[in-house]
Amino acid sequence: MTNDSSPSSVNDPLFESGHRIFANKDLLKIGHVPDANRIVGRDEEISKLANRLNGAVHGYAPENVIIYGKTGTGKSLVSKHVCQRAQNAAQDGVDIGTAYIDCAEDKTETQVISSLASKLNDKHITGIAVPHTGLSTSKYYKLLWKALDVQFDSVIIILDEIDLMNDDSVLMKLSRAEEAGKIECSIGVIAISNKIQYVDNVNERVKSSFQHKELFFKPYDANQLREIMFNREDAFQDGVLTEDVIPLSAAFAAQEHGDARKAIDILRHAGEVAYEADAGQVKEEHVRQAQQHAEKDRFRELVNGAPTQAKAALLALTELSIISNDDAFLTGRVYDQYERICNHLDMDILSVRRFRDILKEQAFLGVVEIEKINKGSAGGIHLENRLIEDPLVVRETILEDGRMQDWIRE
DNA sequence: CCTCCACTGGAATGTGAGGCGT
DNA sequence: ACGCCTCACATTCCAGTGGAGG
Repeated sequence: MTNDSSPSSVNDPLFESGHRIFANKDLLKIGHVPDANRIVGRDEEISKLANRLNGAVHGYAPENVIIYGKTGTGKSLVSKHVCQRAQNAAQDGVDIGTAYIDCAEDKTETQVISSLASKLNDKHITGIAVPHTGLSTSKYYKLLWKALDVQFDSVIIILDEIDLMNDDSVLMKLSRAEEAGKIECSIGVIAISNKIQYVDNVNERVKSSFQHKELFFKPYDANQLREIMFNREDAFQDGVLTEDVIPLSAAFAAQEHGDARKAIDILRHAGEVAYEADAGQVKEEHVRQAQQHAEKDRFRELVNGAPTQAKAALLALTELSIISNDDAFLTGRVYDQYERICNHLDMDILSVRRFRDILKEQAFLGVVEIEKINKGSAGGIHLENRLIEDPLVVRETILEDGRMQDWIRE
């Protein structure tokens, strides 16, 4: 959390001293944690979370919390912030430890426990050395318990992106440790997920031992996004931003899910676009370009990352869109086209039922749009599938896949 | 207001890959 | 090497759906 260092530059003419556009690009980095007074519109969430963790400050057990919310709604930020405040607010004689784990990096039980042990262990106090690798899971647990007992009365552990962790038994073991008498120190877990259904998929045994409260983070609205970006205005040189840049970026991001990360991404991109265009100022057009760029990138990633069958389904939809004048098609029609494509490419043909689910998945990802229509006595309820992006662009992206290349329209 | 169409979507069940303990 | 368990993906079956048109 030491991002505030300004670049100390030795003047080398090869690397321009002082960027024309950016003054301190670090402020636009993803992990950047702003000062407390710069956290926008999350007061309620902060105080709710603090209430849950209140126990820790007085030396007894904090509650477990699962935080839900879409990406870029300040979940990690608020968690880190509250932990820090809890640590500072701890009463005399109460020692609080905090640790932050990103489950995108540490996906397995062993990795999580080993990271926790090495983050929470202070060698000078405990005399324990935690090797980064090489021990069995249970040994890491033992090291962790020991480190906790020696140093802390309670610990707060943040498990970010917990839905990416392949093993949920960590939750159970952490919450059971104290009642099982393995440690004296009490543990509170803040689990962060952007999937609302996370708990539904958790193993029953884990669920019953991991008693938790839930907290929902709402998306930012355009005003809050604007304020968030104004707070980081110093990332740019004075006077470089024209006045409509931030409001426009905010509007773009608000249209999607009120994602602050995205808003800042757009802002940074706009700066880069302006720089590359040799412009002296960041203008509205640069924001628009940046937004389009981001949109295309996102889309490419989605399509490229889709499984082969999903690509075939999408390809069927693009072909129909290109051939016909309409842009929306009933599932049956898309399925026919899909069958043709599969035959041509020598792929397995999935059942209609499965095919529907694949399209639905793509709709969830925002690649297609599905509308329910009712044709009455002429055929009851149907789904109409429509591509969200330009079919020619989608087609091109799909055909980048080697397995798809054999498909040439007759 | 009732019928009726043809697809929708939930549930049960099957299958194969991968991890785990022995 | 072996069976056992879990998980993701896939199929099969079928009751449910809801507005146009009588």
